[in-house]
Amino acid sequence: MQEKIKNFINKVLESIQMEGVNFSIEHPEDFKNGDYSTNVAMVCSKNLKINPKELAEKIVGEMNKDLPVEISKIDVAGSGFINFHLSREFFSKNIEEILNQAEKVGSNSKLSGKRIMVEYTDPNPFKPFHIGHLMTNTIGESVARILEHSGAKVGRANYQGDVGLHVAKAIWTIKQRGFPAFTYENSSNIKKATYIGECYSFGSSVYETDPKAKEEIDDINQKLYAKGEEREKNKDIYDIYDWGFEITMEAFEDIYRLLGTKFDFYFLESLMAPVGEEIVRANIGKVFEESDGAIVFKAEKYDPKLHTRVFITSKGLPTYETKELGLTEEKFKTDPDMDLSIVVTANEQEDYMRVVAKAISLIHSEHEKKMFHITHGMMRLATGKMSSRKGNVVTGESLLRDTIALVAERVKERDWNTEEKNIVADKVGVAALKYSILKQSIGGDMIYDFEKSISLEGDSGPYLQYSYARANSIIEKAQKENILPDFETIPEEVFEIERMLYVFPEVVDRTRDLYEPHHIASYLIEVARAYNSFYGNTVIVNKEDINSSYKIAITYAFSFVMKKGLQLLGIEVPIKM
RNA sequence: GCCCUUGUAGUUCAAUGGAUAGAACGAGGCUCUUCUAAGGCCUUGAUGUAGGUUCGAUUCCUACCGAGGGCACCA
Repeated sequence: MQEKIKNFINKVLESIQMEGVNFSIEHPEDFKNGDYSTNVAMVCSKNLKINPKELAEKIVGEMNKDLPVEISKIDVAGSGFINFHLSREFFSKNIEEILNQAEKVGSNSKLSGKRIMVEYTDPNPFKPFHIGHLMTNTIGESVARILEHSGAKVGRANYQGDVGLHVAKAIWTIKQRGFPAFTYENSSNIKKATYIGECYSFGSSVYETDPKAKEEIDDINQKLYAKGEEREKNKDIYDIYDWGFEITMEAFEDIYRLLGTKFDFYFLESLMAPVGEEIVRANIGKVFEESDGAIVFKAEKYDPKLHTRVFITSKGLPTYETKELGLTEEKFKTDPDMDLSIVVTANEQEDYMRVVAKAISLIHSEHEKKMFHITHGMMRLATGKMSSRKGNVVTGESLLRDTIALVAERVKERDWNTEEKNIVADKVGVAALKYSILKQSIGGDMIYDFEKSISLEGDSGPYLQYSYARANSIIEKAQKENILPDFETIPEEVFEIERMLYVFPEVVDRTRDLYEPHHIASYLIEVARAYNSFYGNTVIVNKEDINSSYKIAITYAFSFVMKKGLQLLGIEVPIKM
């Protein structure tokens, strides 16, 4: 529709010899000012000494000669605003179109044929799944779904640090406390993983305070890199390693299932290191250079805003930067036809990723052009910084569990069986958490307040799900009374909800172009509000009402848009709640 | 010191250079013998400071103040 109006204006401008003028079309905040509007003041100040209002009136006069059916009225307001009011016919046609599109509402083919890999979440085995992982996963999954909705073929990738000091710290503690398989054999993976996470935390703190423990941990770390028969010699360590690796990876899978993510590719850090190292060594002199015994990349030579980073330490060990290099190489090997490789991380990684990207541009410029880094802020506690010393660390897993428990409490009195209650509690709990992450722009930090953040009311995920569940219940009732959606009788009045629904595809476009899921979140809140208001002010299912069928059509349209919108945020809808 | 992000109601967040800056929470009032009250309706309240660009700035530019992150052998 936006395009149509644009073309319409261009046609008119041409007829009065003003073609080539730039203008933008937007939605006024108040429907009184039309459904779309544009402003000609800019044109006037630049080109002519004509009064903007006069020009606007001239253009509108020209337009009114031949009004498209979609537009009911065009008028001039303020200093040069041209306001377009869409017609009753346009809205009912749109509702009909949404019903035809059903699940495909808002979809398009702007990225069809494009192959995109999105890497996100990246939790490390032997460490807890923390809140940051929850945030990255939520954002990454949403981005992946939005890209798919525009026709892209998306591969979901997860990159995990399977070796390193953190593993040694966990193993050291597990060794101290005895092999735990006996006591934990029968409990869930998540419980076992929690135990391992605690062992990691303990190992981290003794590493700082106890020199003897530090030595032992470093020793374990060395042995973890051993291969072949060396492994046999250190069976005690590798038994714990194999056990712990499997448990934590399985526990992550349990969390992904709950969150609704299914990864296509897993990259392990230990396998990326040799790949990256080979690239670095092959480019010494060209890209990398030696400095104080280490091999570094002096990125500031190419861009003053970048800085030097170490790729291979003076001890000959590859750093994270080198592994990242290897990872990129492997990604393009996995899918040589890839058009875009997206990585989602917290913004603390932004600067070093830029340096790595610069290095890649000198080695594989064609790869670097296809790389895109999405960064998001950190989750912070309202009560101060999270720290393991203070014991106020909230893991992503515990946060999820607590939120679901909160919802379960609320669902208790519902007259459903236990399984239904559990399904709803899971979906609503996940929605509360995901929505609280996605409702704000991803760039800034997010303040997490234990009490308030997981709201089930107001501007929240559950509010959206609730609106959907109500609409669904209306639809069921209508089916029972045999009132089907149709467009034969259409009320004169245009409901506010109709003025919201047709905008959905524009919101999807904008969200995809900017990689900013919060636009969908804000939009859905407005749509839900409009529908709830509609619901409160009219009786929808009513055999006496000749407009009932159309109101049910609106309800269907709303439910399709809400379901799809929430899906794009990675949130599932319960049919009742 | 340099680089990135950020500053909007009491609080947590919105607002593709446009019209009267939107919500939610909180506070107060009303609303279930009509379809789910996790709802609806009403009241209350904000652009860090100083300049600049513009017909028009929360948005762009400069400086200052405040917050978060990053800046060589951790990831």
